[in-house]
Amino acid sequence: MTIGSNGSTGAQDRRPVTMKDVAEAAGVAQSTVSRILNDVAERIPISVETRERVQAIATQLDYRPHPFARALRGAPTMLLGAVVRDITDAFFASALAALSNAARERGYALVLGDARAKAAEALALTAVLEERQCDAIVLVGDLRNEPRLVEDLRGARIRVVALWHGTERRGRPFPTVGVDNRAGVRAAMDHLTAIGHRNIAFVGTDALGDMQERLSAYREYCALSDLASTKSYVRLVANKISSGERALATLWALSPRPTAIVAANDTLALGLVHAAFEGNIAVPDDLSIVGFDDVPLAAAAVPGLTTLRMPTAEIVAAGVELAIGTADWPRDFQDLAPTVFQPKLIVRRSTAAIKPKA
Amino acid sequence: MTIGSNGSTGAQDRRPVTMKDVAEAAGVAQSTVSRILNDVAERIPISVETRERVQAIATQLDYRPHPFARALRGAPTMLLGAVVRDITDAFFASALAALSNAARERGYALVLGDARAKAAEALALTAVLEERQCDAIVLVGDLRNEPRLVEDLRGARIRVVALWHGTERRGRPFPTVGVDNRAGVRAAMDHLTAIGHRNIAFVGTDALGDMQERLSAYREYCALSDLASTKSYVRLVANKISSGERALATLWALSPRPTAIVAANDTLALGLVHAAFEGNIAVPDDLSIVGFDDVPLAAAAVPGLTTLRMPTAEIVAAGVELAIGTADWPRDFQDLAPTVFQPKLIVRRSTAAIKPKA
DNA sequence: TTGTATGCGTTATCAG
DNA sequence: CTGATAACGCATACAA
Repeated sequence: MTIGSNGSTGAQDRRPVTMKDVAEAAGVAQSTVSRILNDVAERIPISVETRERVQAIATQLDYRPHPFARALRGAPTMLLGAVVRDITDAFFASALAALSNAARERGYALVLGDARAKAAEALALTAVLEERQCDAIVLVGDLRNEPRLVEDLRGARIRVVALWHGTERRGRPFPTVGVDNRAGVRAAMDHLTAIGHRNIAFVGTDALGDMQERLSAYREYCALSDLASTKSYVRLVANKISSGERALATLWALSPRPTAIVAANDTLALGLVHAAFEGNIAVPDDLSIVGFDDVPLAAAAVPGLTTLRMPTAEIVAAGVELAIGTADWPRDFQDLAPTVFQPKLIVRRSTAAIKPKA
Repeated sequence: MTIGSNGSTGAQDRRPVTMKDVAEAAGVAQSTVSRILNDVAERIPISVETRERVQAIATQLDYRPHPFARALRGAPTMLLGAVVRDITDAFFASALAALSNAARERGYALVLGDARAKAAEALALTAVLEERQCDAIVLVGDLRNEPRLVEDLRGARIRVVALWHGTERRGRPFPTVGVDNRAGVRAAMDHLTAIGHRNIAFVGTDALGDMQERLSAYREYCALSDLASTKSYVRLVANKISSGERALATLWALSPRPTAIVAANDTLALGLVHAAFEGNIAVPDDLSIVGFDDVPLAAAAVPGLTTLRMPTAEIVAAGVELAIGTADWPRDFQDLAPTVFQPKLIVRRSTAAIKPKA
């Protein structure tokens, strides 16, 4: 047991051990302790004797550096801010996990801000945007519906990187890393048309960025491939599992009914699968469903969900590299192309060839 | 547009505005600025004229206090550490969301540590346990499988609270808030036996704490109610969705087959539901399945999962109150009763009355 | 090889 | 009413 711990109940009133304490205990100057503990010995020679004595005392006293004091002197805080669009969404939760890992690999810890919090607008300025606590900020998910947050962040003194903010080139306030939504939707549509579907509906949300791009990719595809009227086959709903019910009901009332649905993400797709089950619509026999993201539970859905696997690891890695990496920060990224990674279609059992007309 | 922002690309090289800057611009002493901006005016009178002038200049310059400098002077950091057992698990992800909200309501931001990270053992000391960054630490999920982390945290200078660490009274290193696992399992078993099940299996993980308690609650219930042999009906697997497959296969090979399974959590339960689907076992007709947690996607499973709803909001609120609330910190909590909240059985379509013998 | 002094941005304690 | 000045814990330029 070290001297610093008493082994019983945590005593949160003990005073932290400072360099000064170590210095006094060792009978040297505080600066000497600093040099030894920071291994500046390469440049400034230190007698082996004092070095070892100081090191021993430091460990014995369980000395730990005070990060804030270092930060005050200009050292990086090793804190990476993360503002997540909606942490309750399964996809963002897994993205956050990936981000946390990527950050930690570089010795960074994540400071969380949830954009969906009630007072996000007001608190953006205080808690989360106290930028000086962080070395950089990563935005996860499209946050353009939080205008004040974006406005405050643009022109921040630290780097701000946006992940999954859509991929259009112009007018982006931050460097962006994302997924090729068009390619993803095309892959889904190719898959469905290849197995005979012609009446393909789309269920999305009214959010911007990725969601918007997936919708327009769907529309383009329909126009190009001369598929059934895209207008009445589109449903924009709230991004909740329970949204599937109403969307499916109104879609199913159409004539001709869609034989397949492309959902803008897995949350919606799983909601549709569940709604189909509740409505006695067989998936995939009566209706094929494709999602987007490949959240962890997509594989375990009943039936397993055909979806587009998000290259989460790559996107997060690129984002972290931009945020806290050594590469130069782009001077002007307003018209810089976003970094884009490719999704991959994972075919499971929620899609099947269209049944021959009975 | 304020003076401080240039409106084009974020310039992360600009120097932050300090009190000194404000003071110079206002032609007063820096200490005066501090007093005015901190509203110490109640006690120390300040001329209205300078007050207004300083305040105007401060806003004009977009001055923001430097939290680290304040922390250095003993102010709280307004940072709450959170170490999550496994952030990729859907339940812990939602718990984290709740924790984040509860913290922010008190003006706190969350600093994340994921116990599953590769180097958790080593990094526990550095990144996460740099306790001085946080005012308190909340442990989410049982972390006793990280002995070094727990060891470092016990006897910490700051408050450490454990959530979902099981509820046994003795030998807990931290104050604990959790769920009544026994009551939950009893409710599940009561439900199943009430609709005729006698051969009830249990699928859990080999983790400690809650998982352990749910298993022993199952065993006790079986013994008390004289249900079928509990020994061969128990499967302990890794906490992954894919674990369901093997667990179900071996369970299904038994004679007599179980007619129902209680899973220790929803991840396992959903894995079982999916495995049953793949194995052409009808849920609930051939097999009833009960989960534990009521993760967001449980309601959208096919069929909807009968499960025990975790009182997440209450547990998190109690934990945050303990960690950063105003109440006294228990001097010795080694034998103090944990705070326990009740789960609630949510009956959906994954359970049904046992079929009369064909 | 080591000690002294300074400053990072704040707040608090003195004087004036 | 306000202005110097000393800390907070650390890193470093400068002295010795």
